[in-house]
Amino acid sequence: MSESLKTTSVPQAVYDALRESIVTSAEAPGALLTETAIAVRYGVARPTAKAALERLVSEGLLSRRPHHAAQVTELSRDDIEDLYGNRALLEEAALGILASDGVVPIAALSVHRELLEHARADNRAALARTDVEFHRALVLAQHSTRLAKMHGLLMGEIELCIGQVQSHQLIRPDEIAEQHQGILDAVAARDADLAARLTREHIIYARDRLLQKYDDDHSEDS
Amino acid sequence: MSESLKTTSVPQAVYDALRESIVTSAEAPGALLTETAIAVRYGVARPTAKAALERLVSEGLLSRRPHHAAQVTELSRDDIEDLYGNRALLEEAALGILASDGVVPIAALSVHRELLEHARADNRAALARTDVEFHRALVLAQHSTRLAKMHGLLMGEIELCIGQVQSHQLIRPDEIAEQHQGILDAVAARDADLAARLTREHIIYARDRLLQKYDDDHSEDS
DNA sequence: ACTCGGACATTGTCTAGCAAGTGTACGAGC
DNA sequence: GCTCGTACACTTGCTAGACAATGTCCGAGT
Repeated sequence: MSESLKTTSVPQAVYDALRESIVTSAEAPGALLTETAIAVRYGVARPTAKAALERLVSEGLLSRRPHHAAQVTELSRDDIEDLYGNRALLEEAALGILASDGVVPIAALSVHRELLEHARADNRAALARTDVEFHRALVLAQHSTRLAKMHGLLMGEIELCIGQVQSHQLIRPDEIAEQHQGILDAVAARDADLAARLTREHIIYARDRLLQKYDDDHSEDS
Repeated sequence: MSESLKTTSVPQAVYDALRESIVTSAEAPGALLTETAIAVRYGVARPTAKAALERLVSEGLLSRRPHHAAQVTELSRDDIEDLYGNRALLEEAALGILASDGVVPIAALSVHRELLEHARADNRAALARTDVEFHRALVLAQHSTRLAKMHGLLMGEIELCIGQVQSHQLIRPDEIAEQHQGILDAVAARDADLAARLTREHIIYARDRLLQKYDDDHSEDS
């Protein structure tokens, strides 16, 4: 008790824990989450649980109808295309500006090194997480509050998406690392067009991997 | 009491009312809004007021530090540039896709007609409101859930921005209407590049008007 | 087999209250 | 007169409990 130095706020902690168990698919898509259930699970009052749920709803990770329990959203094929299409738009623009400004995304560099570690260890789950973090770092380097906010909105659902379709199973770590390196090089060379193009291609590549796995999973039961 | 037929939920109503009074600058930028003050103003319980405030915070219309009253965000010059830059990115992309798909944004057409009415009547306040609605309708026509969500996020702050800088005072209604017509024509002609270009120019035009007014207002007191 | 009614689950909203953090103003000491 | 510290007022953070409104489902009666 006297050990913990600075726990974040209670709703924040509930939100974090809940979010984690959702994106890792510990909560199956479609699973029902009632306010009281969350409240007792984390030992908080119902309004607190409610706040966390509402936040997740507003981010698209949960959905709910007025007098019903919230449930983990199930992403459709169209959702995946929508998410990655918009993501490509945002990151392409961000990288283009970054490169033309000649800004070196320092934070992204260290994340990139961490990613290389995971690639070498062939730790696919950690790699998927670090990959997301890398892209977040890139966008943050552009110092646009709204761009970062919008991108964060997308990445939340994309993490869910990666968790639901267990896409990291068929990711080739060396390819990811190579593509990231290419983007960083283009930024360093201040080649805006190249950086933008490589970014879009990288995202489309990830999307196609995801869709491929999605289709495989869904061809069985049709 | 027995008259009102179908009020939306209470927090929703509070949110709507509060949002309206913020974007119209009825609440001055920087004004302090305590939970209890909102609660008594609208005759609701404090948790209800709290929910409305938190929602406005998450949309960027209010800002707050942990144990302090929320206050109406004051947008800086950089904020305006950030907002309009990102808005241009989103709408440019949306219109490009709309045009290349040859989708006629039906809802936008009727809003455009309404806008023409206001332009003829030289009702600048209504025109500014309808202008925002027109752009929302355009983006909605593209049927991308995430794009609409992100755009909505931006437009909330942009409405605030328009309210704070009373920019409609120096808007030329005929120019706005003309630019909108040009965009609609380009979409009808399925000219994606033109539609995208005109959209960006239109938004940059609006931004520059805003910045001009902003600079005028701030040159006095420096 | 169909409709209707009622029990149950869940959220919506309120009241009440205590704990904790933050700023301010006032007074004591130098 | 100035500075520092303390106490107070204000506000939010979070909890507990209660009741109403609403949606769902199942069973009874026709």
